Amino acid sequence: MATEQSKSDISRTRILDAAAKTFRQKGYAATTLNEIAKVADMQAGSLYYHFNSKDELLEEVLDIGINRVHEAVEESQENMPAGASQRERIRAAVDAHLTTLLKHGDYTSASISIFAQIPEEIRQRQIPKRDAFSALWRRILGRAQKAGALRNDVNLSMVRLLLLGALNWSVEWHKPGKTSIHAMTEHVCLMLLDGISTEEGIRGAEVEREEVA
Amino acid sequence: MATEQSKSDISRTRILDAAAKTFRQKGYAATTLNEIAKVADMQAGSLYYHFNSKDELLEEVLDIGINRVHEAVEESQENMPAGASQRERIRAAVDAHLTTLLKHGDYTSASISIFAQIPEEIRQRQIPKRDAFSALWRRILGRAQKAGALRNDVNLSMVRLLLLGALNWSVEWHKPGKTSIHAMTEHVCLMLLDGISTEEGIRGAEVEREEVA
DNA sequence: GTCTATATTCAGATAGAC
DNA sequence: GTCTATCTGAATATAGAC
Repeated sequence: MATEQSKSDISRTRILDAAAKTFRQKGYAATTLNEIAKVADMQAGSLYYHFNSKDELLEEVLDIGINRVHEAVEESQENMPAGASQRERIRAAVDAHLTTLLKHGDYTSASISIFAQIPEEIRQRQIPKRDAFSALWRRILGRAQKAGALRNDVNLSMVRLLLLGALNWSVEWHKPGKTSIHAMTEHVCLMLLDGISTEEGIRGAEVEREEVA
Repeated sequence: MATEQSKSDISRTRILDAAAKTFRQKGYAATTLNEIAKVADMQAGSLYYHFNSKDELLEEVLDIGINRVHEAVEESQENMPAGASQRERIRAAVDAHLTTLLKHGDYTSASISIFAQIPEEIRQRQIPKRDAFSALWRRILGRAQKAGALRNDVNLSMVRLLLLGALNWSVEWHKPGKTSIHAMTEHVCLMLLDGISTEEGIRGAEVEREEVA
């Protein structure tokens, strides 16, 4: 049965959880197997029954992290009602991305924040997975543009990179309980889609107040 | 004279440059003094004539990094003509931030991308400096809102965090020569201030095309 | 499966010659 | 000021008992 877990599986999961948590907090190189073992309530040597090396452990954490965000955003799109507006679709994607990142987040946060400092070989294997996730976002934005909901005169690649930056960077400042994810989603959509300037600012046609004040 | 540099000063700078470059590429813990020395064209032991420890070296790199961005954004505001619009002021700040980050960038990029993984003690000392920089951005956006250029119904703190995220994350994807910093600035301002939805999308009042298509 | 003990490697840091 | 040589501690990984 799928619900049956051997003792090995349980330990494995406990180790992975501990690794994700520690990698995320301290980074890859600064994390010792001793620390991971301590968090997982074991001795360092025991980890090697489940994983062949620190790198193998790292890679599995990263894989889980990227997969979770990818799946969450993908499902958010599949679950949209047929008549949903492009605005609603984008909002759902943003919300899924942020929720997965910030709520169930050690794996996903780790996969984002330590990516730059992992061993070259592992990074190379992660790149295609990140590219696939990028492509998902590219499709979402591209479809919205094609449907006439997004301006045609913007570079969607740059928009996507800036948007994902704003979303991903939230792992550096978000404090659970302090800012609601829903409010974050609303602000992201407001900025991305409507902008936060006042009406007189929008077209830039009228003299702005401070020029006469 | 200020222009006279002792041999010691020159070596010191060479070491700092090497450290910033290596810290940025590999992260803090994964960077060895041996590597820094190699890049600086010295032996590892020689570094200790100039710095007492790896941490001292790190801290100086971080200080230089945060100071440079702070000063650049600050100067961008001081240099604005008196009649400049709030939109122009914000654009100048974004441009200064991105240019410093991406063009003269090992110190500034390092100070951003490795912050999460440095020793706790050093991080604590960096926080007030980062807060001061945050406050500068808070003033810029707050002034624009007070002047009536930004909507009153947005949470400016959240806007600032999202905006700085989009800007800071660019160190992870920007390839010099591939995307112009000017184009990035324009896209950031377009998203932040105007939004990228089409006119019928802006107020959300009209039926969006894809609902009937 | 997990433990303890340990081999091995390599990092940061120091000392003294030049 | 920079070198070479070396100390010391700690980390990954292994081996064998239980």
